[in-house]
Amino acid sequence: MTNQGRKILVCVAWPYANGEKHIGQIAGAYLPPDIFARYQRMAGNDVLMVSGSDTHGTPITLQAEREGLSAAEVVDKYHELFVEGCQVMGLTFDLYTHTDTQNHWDVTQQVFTRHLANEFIYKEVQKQWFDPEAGRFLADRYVEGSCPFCGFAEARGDQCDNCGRLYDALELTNTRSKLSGSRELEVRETEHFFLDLGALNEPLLEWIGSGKEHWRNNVLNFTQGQLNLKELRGRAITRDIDWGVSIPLEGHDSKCIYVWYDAVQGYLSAAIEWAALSGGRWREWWDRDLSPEARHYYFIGKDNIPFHTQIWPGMIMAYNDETDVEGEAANISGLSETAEPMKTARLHLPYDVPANEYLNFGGAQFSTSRGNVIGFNTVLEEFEADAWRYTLTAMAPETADTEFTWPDFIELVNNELVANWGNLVNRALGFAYRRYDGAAPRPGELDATDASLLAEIRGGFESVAALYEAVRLKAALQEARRLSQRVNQYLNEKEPWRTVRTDPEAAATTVYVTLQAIDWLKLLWAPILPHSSERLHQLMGYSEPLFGQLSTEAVEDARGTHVVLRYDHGEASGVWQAHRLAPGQRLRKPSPLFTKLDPAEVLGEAD
RNA sequence: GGAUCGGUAGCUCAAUGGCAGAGCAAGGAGCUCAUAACUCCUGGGUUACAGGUUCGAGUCCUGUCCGAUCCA
Repeated sequence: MTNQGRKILVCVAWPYANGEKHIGQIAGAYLPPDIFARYQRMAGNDVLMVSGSDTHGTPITLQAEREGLSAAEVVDKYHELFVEGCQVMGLTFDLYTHTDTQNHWDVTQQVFTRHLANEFIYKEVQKQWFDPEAGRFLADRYVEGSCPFCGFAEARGDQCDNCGRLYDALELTNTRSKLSGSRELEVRETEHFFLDLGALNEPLLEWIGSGKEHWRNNVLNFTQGQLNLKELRGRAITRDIDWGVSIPLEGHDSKCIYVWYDAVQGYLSAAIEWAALSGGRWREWWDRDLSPEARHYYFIGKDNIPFHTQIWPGMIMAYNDETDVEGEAANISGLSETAEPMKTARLHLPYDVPANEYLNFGGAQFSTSRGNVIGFNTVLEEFEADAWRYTLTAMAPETADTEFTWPDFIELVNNELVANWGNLVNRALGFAYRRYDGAAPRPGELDATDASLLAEIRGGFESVAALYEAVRLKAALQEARRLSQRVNQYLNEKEPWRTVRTDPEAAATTVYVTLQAIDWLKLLWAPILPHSSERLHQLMGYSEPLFGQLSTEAVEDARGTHVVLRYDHGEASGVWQAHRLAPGQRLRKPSPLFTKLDPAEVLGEAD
């Protein structure tokens, strides 16, 4: 990792470890940050890309009940499944971990303690359903009863499935517990800790009010609209549950910190864990005073916007507040002594939150419960990762929901990826390899057409870069495709298969120019199509890899063992520069970069 | 109910208030190095709807309809 680039923290939404993820989630939140991170590394910046599985919350405990497993078992199962998918897809997380680790507990508890010390946490007594038989308070999802509006007897929690009305769970009548089945429920008082978001409304409004011109319209306006209402109010941090991070204070054994509060802190705790595992310095990305130029990007789906533009920035502000003086409470140590303590670091707020909309399927959202789903892992068994990376980028829901269809998938792969780019590579490399003894020919004098083609493709290092930089990935793909098409046009105009007989020097020049253009296009495509660009890099005769390596390992700590995914950028040689292709460079025997899809097979797959 | 985004060619999407475009699909032609791939040409539009501002509106304003997210 170099020391001259800008520090860029790529924060990726934390998925619940409660099932196989679907391609809508990949298109929305997991593939875009990888494309962005790969580009930024090639451009010479110091990228730290982190995320992990969210192991707490009702989605986990519900799935555990469904499968007859413990919460921890469900977490391990689906965490590892997702890690496998990320490896195949080539998502280059510097660290992908999860939230049931000692390090994450430490960070969460220390941030909690500091929020408390800074007086952004207060206590309040709430009323809640209590199940004496189970001896537990009941979360909304564990209470059933009659709807206060329509009388529907199977109404659950705080929303009625019959009339759709929302209400407070306390308004239910004829209640029963889904835990024990008991009908003898009581409303009891319970005291909880609240994050004082109301006190953060003004600071957030001020923060959002300037320097956000590069934010997406919907993200910025939505956030401003919400904050302008000045209706932010305290949000309960703790619940009467037994699966979650424990409260770092005496006398609260029956309660845990609830998932929303600890999960967003994963961006911080994962950076600290990364530092502990790699010997790196997490503060270079997080500490505002140490690295004022560092930028934090958050890649999320639209449902997560409030958490990343209001709640999490508010939590960072509440952490940074300097009413607290030096104290032991402020010292975040993480899981290893090699991780620098946090001490009084002031942390960076988000630089950009390029939230995506949804990729839908069959006219509705992907839904596991309705069986309306295309699984991330399943799909990678059938089709190449780069085919998915191309398709999901081409149909990325950047400004509006988009619809995935199998015929579109086939068209994008066969008529664009294979026909435009894959075929260009195949026709050019095949011709060069056969006609010039497996090497790039030596060019003669370049004419105006040759020179202007090379100038145009070289321009891609500016034009495509600007689009990656602005997280306009769909537009970046279109620009790369346009440049690839220019080379196809050039070849048709120059007809080297004809001039090779009539004017060998002209043919050699044409083929060299084409190979040079392809060698550059390989880099322009690389963030989106890393696997095939890597292979093309080899076919072009290079020996150093473009990218680094992904690997998994098991990490042990006081809470047990967890599997992490890590990316080692060390061997990567891919640089965002128009290097000159050496005339005479040895090529390797070419074969097609991509496999064309058989429509019958794909459409059969869809059933 | 409140906040916000979106509705443009068959499909996926562009368009600082200034001649509505691109890719794919469709129709036609050329080429043969290439995964029947490539290149060229053509057709295709009441920019959801109704008003308004403006010399000029896809774009700005008001209202309506539809879809989506968050908050109540």
